[in-house]
Amino acid sequence: MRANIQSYLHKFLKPISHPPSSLLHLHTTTSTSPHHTQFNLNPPLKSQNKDEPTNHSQRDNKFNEAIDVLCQQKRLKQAIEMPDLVRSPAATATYSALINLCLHLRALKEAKRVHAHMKSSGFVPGVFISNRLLDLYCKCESFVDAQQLFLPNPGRDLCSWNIMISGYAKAGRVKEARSLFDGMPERDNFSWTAMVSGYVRHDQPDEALELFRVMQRYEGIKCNKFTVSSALSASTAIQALGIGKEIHCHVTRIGLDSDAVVWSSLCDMYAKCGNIDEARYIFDKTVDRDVVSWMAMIHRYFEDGRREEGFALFSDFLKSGMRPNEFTFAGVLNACAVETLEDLGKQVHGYMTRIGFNPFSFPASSLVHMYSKCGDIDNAKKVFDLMPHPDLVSWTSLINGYSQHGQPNEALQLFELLLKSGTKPDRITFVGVLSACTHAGLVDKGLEYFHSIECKHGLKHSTDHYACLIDLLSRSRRFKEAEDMIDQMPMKPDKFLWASLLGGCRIHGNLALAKRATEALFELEPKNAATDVTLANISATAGKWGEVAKIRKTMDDKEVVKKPGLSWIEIKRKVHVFVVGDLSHPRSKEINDFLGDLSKRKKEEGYVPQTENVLHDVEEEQKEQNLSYHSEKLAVAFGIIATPPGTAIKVFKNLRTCVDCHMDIKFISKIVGRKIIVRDSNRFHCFEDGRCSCKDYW
DNA sequence: CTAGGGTTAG
Repeated sequence: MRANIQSYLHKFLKPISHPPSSLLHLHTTTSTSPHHTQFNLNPPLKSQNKDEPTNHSQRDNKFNEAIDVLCQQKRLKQAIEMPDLVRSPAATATYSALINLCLHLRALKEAKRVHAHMKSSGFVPGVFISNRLLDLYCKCESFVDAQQLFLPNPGRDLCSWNIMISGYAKAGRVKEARSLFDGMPERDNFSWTAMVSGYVRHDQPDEALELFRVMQRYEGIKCNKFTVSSALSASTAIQALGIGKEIHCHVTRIGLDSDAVVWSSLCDMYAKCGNIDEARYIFDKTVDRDVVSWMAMIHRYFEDGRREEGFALFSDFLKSGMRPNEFTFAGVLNACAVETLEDLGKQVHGYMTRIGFNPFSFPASSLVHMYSKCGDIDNAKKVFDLMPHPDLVSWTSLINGYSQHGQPNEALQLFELLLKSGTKPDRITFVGVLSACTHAGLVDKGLEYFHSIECKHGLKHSTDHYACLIDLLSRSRRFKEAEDMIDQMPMKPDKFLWASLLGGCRIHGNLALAKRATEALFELEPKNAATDVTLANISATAGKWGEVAKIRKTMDDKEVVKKPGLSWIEIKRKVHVFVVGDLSHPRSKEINDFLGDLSKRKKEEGYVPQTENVLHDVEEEQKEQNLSYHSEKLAVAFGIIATPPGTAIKVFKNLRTCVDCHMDIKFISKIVGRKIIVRDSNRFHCFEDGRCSCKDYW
């Protein structure tokens, strides 16, 4: 059948004056849907008559039908050739189909060709067609063409104005939209809504709300579900719970509360103003919840760290019989990745397999992401290998997975494969590649990749790339080059870059440069405890105890924010969370006894801490008392006593693991003969038989 | 024909 059509179309690409009658055959054999036939056999609408004043030169109907068929098959290239074959104008419906297809594909050039054909064939478009074109030009942000069409002419109506306003507003040219809005002869709901939503989209919530207020005073203009949801987004954006509540009342009063989107905006407003439970209340009351409302609600729980409720709701969602879509899986898997809930992720994976999900679709890349994030690089690779054409996200996730998992060489090999596959890497891919070089200590290779970003791949260096490079250089003590780079870079260094430099200074005890980095950091984020703590550490290592005391004092003075260190471990589908010195766990006593025993054995084996006088709180997590254990050690200890001998332990931490714990866990892995995996905020550490995969280089 | 909510890689 397909070959048949092809050959028919082939004939059509040659200019011919009389299309073969076989075209009718083509039409009837391809139109399986009743919709299709209806579209073509319908008599022209009234407005279409107006559009076709040149009836005498009307071309053969079969031509129009052929174009319509091509349009329905979304074969724009062939469809667009057709009108040029005949000088007479096409039918209005045919032009409309062509423009629709161009609009769908955002094909500006082709649309212009259609437009040109209309002009040259003497077709005078009615307001319907010219508005469609106008919409297309606006959506393609081709405002010069749009303006030309829009210029004062008898064919423009209120709708044309609205299209222009909405076009400018969507493109972020809110001022132009507003001046049209102010100058228009009459306004309807569309005009107001386009303007309000334009302000919301482009970060001007105050203007949006102001206009919304003005609108209420106009007779004859009633706000509808569109204006209301935009106004709700505006109050959400400025966290104005009060205004949001007012709109909520208004919605109930005027009876707009039967629309899924209005409800969804309401939920969003309450949630983003810090009231998730109220959002849930509204969610429960929503009558026709669609997939979007479900996912938004589920997502809110995850964002707020309420993972149990998030997954409970997800399970309700599945039970409700609602058809999950691609976003559903992507969203939940992403939550599993963020929360490192591998078991649940696997369940979702199983579910996807049962309902026969498409490995081409993007949830497959969410699976790769989830497995990589959970440290299950083998499964990540398995899913990846099943994908016929892995997309950039999958490549990048896997490259990063390998890089963070202490297998930088695999990461780099994978990157070379990516290049061979013809996929174009982007900014983020290179972050993974550069950090792989850092983890592997491949400085020169990293420099080479860094330069290739601009030279070979035609991408611009971003601050992230510079931060990676500074990380790479300063960790290998190449401070001079790092400083030169910072002085030469075309943009302002960001906090990640300075923090990388500071980290390098800590490793190599470079106090002078550390001061430069901390000064810059104090300016960028004055209240981050990590900066002070690191500087204190470097000073302590250098024996400058006076400096240390000073730093301690300034920390007290400016009330720095300490991010609490958390470690967690998933055992039998339950997540156990620990903080420093945590005594709240039911098996707390056993955990502490275990760690106490361990210290004794450490001493017996002649283990001497290398950093006797150094402050141990390298990163944000501070040692509250000398006797308390850091969260990662508690979680590891619990893992060991709660699982049978030989089981691998997997612990996650929200901050970077400290030097002391790192050393202790190496020791633990040797004594108990277990594989211990700790994922900190930076990377994975795989401890086995007294060694760590990061080779102490992190 | 013109308008609104959630969108996966560091």
